[in-house]
Amino acid sequence: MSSPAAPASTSSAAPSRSARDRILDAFEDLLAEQSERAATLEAVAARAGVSKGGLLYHFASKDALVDGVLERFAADLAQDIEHMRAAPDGPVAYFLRTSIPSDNRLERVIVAIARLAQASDARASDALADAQRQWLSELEAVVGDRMVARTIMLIGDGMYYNTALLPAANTVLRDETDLQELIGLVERLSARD
Amino acid sequence: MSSPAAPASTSSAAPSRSARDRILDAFEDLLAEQSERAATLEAVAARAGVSKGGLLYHFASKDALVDGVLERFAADLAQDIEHMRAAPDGPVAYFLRTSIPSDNRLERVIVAIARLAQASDARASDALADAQRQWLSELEAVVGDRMVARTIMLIGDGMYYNTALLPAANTVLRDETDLQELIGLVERLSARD
DNA sequence: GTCTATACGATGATAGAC
DNA sequence: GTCTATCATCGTATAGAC
Repeated sequence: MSSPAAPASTSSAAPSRSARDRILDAFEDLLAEQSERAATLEAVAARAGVSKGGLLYHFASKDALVDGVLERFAADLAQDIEHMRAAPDGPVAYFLRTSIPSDNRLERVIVAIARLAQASDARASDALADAQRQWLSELEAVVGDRMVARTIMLIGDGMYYNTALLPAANTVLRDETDLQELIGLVERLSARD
Repeated sequence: MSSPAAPASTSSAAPSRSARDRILDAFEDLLAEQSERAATLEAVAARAGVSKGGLLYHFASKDALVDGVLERFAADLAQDIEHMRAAPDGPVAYFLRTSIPSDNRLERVIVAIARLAQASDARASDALADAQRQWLSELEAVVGDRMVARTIMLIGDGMYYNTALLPAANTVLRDETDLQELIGLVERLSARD
């Protein structure tokens, strides 16, 4: 709480990204691309182009760094829920489409937070659980059936699990064709009498 | 490679479980119940009831410990595939049923290995990818359709993901009723004309 | 605001006694 | 086979210069 005021904490691209944002970016990158262990203060500082001391000016501790990531995630998530609601092909297709491995910001943050969760960070686990609740709630609103909604969410979870844990080569869904086929399958689930 | 000969490396319950097995159990427990970071040599030794030096007699390094876990996993997995084939209600139901959070040996090892995979251990990632290939192969053999098989596997993956990452309270499927309903849903997927 | 230097604890691993 | 030192390394955090 003694860190300097954040520039509204949004992830808008400032002309020259603030040191604060660069540090959070670096932390997320190291978490997502490598591991929780690799994301040491020194490594984060180096990647962000500041010294360890410089980093610790902006974030007084590693915990503060985690809080920073979690704050940005909350904003990203809110935006994603908006997009989900407004998606032209509907929330279900949107959800599945965005669960597929790609390299957008949201996916990177989620993988980063998943790494923190596995490293016993209760805040990270809670944030993931909360995100899941929000997605599930949207899905339930459109598909009607509770179990079908849960099944769709499990499929999305499975895709993230694979992204986060397995060698990149091991992708279950590869292209747009696979995705369309999956969406077709899932819609059949919803088509209950 | 300089560690003493393993007693056939199977997980059979010796009259008094060998020190070697107790150490591997302790390592898996700490990984699965806590985190990769919590599974230090000292913590593993304490849980297994030996000293750090005693542990290092059986496993010359932490890497050797990982190898030990991976070896036992290979055996457990082979057994699971057998059970899957012989399951009275069929491989699909078996797969979904055993993907649900419980506390059997196999699940514990998988969560343990998932933690190692997230900690950048390539051997662990490879082992998980290999297990997935084996399960998928069994599923494809019975459901016929490639994408349906993959979808079923993603559902199973999603359940594991939730077990490994989220607070225990956040279970998507709670009881036998949920499971039956899910199996029903999935069977509808397979029922293609 | 950012840097260097340093204290301090924890962890993986070695050496050698019993 | 198992134990008790002991060591080197690394990671977090503090203090204080610029």
